[in-house]
Amino acid sequence: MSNSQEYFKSAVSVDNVIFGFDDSDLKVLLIKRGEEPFFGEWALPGDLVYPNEDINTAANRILFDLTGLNNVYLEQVMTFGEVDRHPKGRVITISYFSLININKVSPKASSFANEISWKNVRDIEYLAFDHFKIMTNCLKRLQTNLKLKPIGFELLPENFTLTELQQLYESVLGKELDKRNFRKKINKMKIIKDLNMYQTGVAHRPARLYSFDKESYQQALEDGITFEI
Amino acid sequence: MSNSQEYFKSAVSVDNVIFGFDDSDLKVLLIKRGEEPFFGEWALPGDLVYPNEDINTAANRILFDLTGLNNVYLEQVMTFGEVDRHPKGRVITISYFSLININKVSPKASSFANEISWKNVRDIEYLAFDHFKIMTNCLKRLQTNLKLKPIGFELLPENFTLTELQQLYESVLGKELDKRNFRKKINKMKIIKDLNMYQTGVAHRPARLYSFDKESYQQALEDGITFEI
DNA sequence: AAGATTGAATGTCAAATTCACAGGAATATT
DNA sequence: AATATTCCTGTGAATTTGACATTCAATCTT
Repeated sequence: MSNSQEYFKSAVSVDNVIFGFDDSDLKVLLIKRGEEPFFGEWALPGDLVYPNEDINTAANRILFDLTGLNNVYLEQVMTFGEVDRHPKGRVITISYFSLININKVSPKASSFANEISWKNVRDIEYLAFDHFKIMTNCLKRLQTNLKLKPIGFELLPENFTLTELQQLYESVLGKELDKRNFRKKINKMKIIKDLNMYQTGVAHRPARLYSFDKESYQQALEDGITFEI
Repeated sequence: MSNSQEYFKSAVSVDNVIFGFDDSDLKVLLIKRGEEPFFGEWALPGDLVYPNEDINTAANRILFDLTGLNNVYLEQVMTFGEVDRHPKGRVITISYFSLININKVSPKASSFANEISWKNVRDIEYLAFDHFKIMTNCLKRLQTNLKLKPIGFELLPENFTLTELQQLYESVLGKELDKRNFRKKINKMKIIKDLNMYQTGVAHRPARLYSFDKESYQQALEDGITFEI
């Protein structure tokens, strides 16, 4: 690393695709930019990484600043480093996605955002910078991992019905699933707990409530059961 | 992005896990460092990204400098950005892996490497910096993708036998596979071409030679056939 | 040239999994 | 009490997976 100096002038940022699930729709938390460039355009929440901050810490910070949440599911996806991706200089950005229970959050506008809003993923057609590409990329990764790891529960309330869980899968994967077969699969891997409680106030037969059973899932893993939808 | 200046002082590097396959072993191309820090230790080939260089370009450059190869399979894996991962300053590194035909290459030592060598993946226990962690991470990604995408062929010579292909899978995945079932699977997805040629000079019945059939694979994809081993 | 050696090639059957599919049950509303 | 709505569950056919052993074609040895 001779001539170090001239290399130490890139900036590194983190952009976070925050997914939520509501009313059978997959949503993403976006901000409306309050400054140039791309003033007034919708963008992914993100920020520069502080000089003394780990990149994972930065991703968590952005999430916390926006939602007040800590300890939520967060996964690094991909780094975008085209020379000209940012109009103000060389900024390399590391993308993450996170999964949160949309009801736990009422996000507030902040210093860097005029406005903040949950948008239906399928309705988004454009974002500032290369953020649309980044979002699409993260969605693909979510789809892949949703089938291989029990991360869907992160998007649901603590207690949920099987129909809600199925709707979540259908919404993320973008296709319909057979109800009986879906339930068979979920049951076979021992990952949810029957709470012996029921929905109330619905104008039809109430559905049973379940919760994700982490211990049981760990046990299932050890027994060699592989999660797959 | 006010106060920009103080943020623009990170360095960004690229590290490349170059996989090759030989004699039924999965290997990685390592360099012995010719300078501090970690002088004399084995490390992944990598370099700082030039100020006006895309990160993918940098990854390709490193590969080319070391092997003379262009247009080989290259996949970004993960970015490592712990504050203290590099003793000389804040260096964020983006890891890639690439797959090459080991016979096409006779790597030469270069300015930044005293020595260069193919090492058996399973024999590696330590590398400079956090490179061991990076390598392990890339290996995991290779294992996942080898099952889902027809990338194994990148590691083989143009013409290969089914036994060689199977050994490759066994070597990467780290487990034995049943010969007849493996062949059934490969045959079902129409992705290889029977060349009607045979091994020569072997002291046993010669095996048929095949090559990967890109067009046929594209067709299979359109027909909804999914690659999976 | 006969026999031994080596790895190549191939098919069947049982078990497990996937897939398509329909009707009775529990609650709220009128 | 009748209606509307969603919940809940099982079976049979088709497909896939997984285990397994013999014959074939070349070289090597004697």
